[in-house]
Amino acid sequence: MKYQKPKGTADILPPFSKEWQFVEQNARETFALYNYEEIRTPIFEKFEVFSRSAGDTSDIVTKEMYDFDDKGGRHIALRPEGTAGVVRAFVENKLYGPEHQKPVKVYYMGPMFRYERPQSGRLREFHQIGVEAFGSDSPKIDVETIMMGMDFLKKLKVSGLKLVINTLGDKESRDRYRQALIDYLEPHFEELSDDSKARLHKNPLRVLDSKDKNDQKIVENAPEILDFLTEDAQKHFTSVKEELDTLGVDYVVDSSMVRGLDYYNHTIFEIMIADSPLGKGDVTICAGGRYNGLVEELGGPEVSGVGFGLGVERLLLLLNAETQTTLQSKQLDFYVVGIGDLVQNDVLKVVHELRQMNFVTEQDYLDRKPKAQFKSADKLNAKYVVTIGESEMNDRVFKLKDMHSGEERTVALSEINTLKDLLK
RNA sequence: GCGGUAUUGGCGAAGUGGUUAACGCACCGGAUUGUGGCUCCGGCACGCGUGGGUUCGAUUCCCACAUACCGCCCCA
Repeated sequence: MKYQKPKGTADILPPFSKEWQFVEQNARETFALYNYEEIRTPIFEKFEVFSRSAGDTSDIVTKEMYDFDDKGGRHIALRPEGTAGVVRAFVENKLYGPEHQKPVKVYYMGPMFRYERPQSGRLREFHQIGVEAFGSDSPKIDVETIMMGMDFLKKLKVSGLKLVINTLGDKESRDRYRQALIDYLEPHFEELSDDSKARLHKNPLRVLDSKDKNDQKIVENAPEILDFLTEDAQKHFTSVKEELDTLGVDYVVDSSMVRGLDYYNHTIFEIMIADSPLGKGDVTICAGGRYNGLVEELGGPEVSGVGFGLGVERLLLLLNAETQTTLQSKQLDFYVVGIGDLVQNDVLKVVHELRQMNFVTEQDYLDRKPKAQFKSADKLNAKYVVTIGESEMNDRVFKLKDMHSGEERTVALSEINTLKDLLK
């Protein structure tokens, strides 16, 4: 093979591209109901946009960034996630200005890049759909974001949804908790895994998320963030829970849940799927939360934000079999069979007219015999076949065959408009 | 970044250190000089991921590289 796609990339071919369109369309429709509008930002940004926002200790920055120096010597990175670029655009375009209704609600969808070892459902170029809302500290917007994510997944008929929430509190809560965690973990330092040792002082919250069995055991009795919340943080989280209760949404609080990105605080949430093609047990399909402070971090005013992101490749694996079958099935209204060179002009006109009537219409382009053309019509799942041979041409008619029933009748060319009623 | 497995026609898949690389599906043609879904017949890999090496001779052995998949790490 002379050329292969770059490692960790994928071609999205028909009919699977239909599934992508389906997901994207449902996302647009769902978000529109919540009055979110689309924002499109560059696929690459200055490296610092991501390193500043994600946190210097995050894995994304330290080892997964797809970065390079361009010809002008600029340090560029392909976006590893959507939020940083949106925040940069929010600040640069001064969407925090008084003329913009708050909160500013936007969504995006598109490719993201992480330089890592590909595995199934994990590519170097992958796609995310995400939303962000800026300018409200109200728990209402936290809840709305969560509901929107749930609605979207429900609309796609993804089953087994499970909502898990937690809070990271505000800065004060987090600082207090951070210290408590360090105090708790330090006596166990020697028992910790190497990764956790490294994280203990840089970002102790991440230790909670360790996959190491022994770490998990140590962490089991660690102090919980919920006990270190300031009054305000406590209130915020309580409101979020109450509103979810009001809406009758089931959820569980997992106080050990953290985030891979450093910019989150207050409410964080994950929508998980129990036992799915993604793996046994609960797997996260959609993750998000609040990120007050990030706008300032990127040079803007003190404006809060909340959002979520979800991976499209993973989501597609969760579409149920019926949805996939429906989306992938071929459907043609008409196939026009022409017999002989003399009728080509009539075929041309009929095909054109059928398309003008909004019928999905196909014809033969390979000068094949009627038998082969009918075979194609069958393969393409055509509902009707129009046949034009020399005799039909001379009589100014065409044959119309219902491929399902097999019935065939003759229609005058001048009456072609009556076909409008055929398919409702 | 580390470890394991794999790579044969459009797809699936057998196979051997030696002058014909099974089979199935799909596709094309014919049986049926203008009509599909069934049947029968025929066609379809100067080639076995790429590049080296060993050998009289390699798709089959060795090495390197590429890519895919699985696991670790991490996460979407």
